[in-house]
Amino acid sequence: MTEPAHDHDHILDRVRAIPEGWVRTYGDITPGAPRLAGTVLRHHAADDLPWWRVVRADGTLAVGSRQRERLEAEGVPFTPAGRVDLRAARLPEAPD
DNA sequence: GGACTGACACGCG
DNA sequence: GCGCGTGCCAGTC
Repeated sequence: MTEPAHDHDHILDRVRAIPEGWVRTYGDITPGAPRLAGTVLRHHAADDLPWWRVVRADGTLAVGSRQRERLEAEGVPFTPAGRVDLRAARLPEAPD
C-alpha cells in the first residue's frame, strides 16, 4: 500500500515527538529520503520545533555550535571527539 | 522542462 | 577513524 510516508507535517510531528535530552537521526525520521528532513527543517525552523535534536547518523552536527549548545543545555551526552553519543542519546525507536 | 543544490546515508579504500 | 563517490527526494533557478 503506497503510503505517503513523508509529508512536511508528518516530518515535523516526528521531530516534535523527540523527548528533551534525546536525539534522532535524519534517516530515522525520513527513511529513504534523509535529505527531506533537512530541507523541511530548514524551512520550518522555529522555537516550536526542536530541530537541534536532529543529528546525522554518525552523531555529528549539521548546523554546528548553534546546535551543540542546545543539546548540551538539555543534557545530551557528547563524546570526547565532539560528537553526540548516539549510543546513549539516540532514541531506540519511533514512538509514533 | 532540465540541471543544480542541499540541516543526509552508506559502501569502499 | 577519515575522505571520496554514489543514491535518495524535493525545492529552486
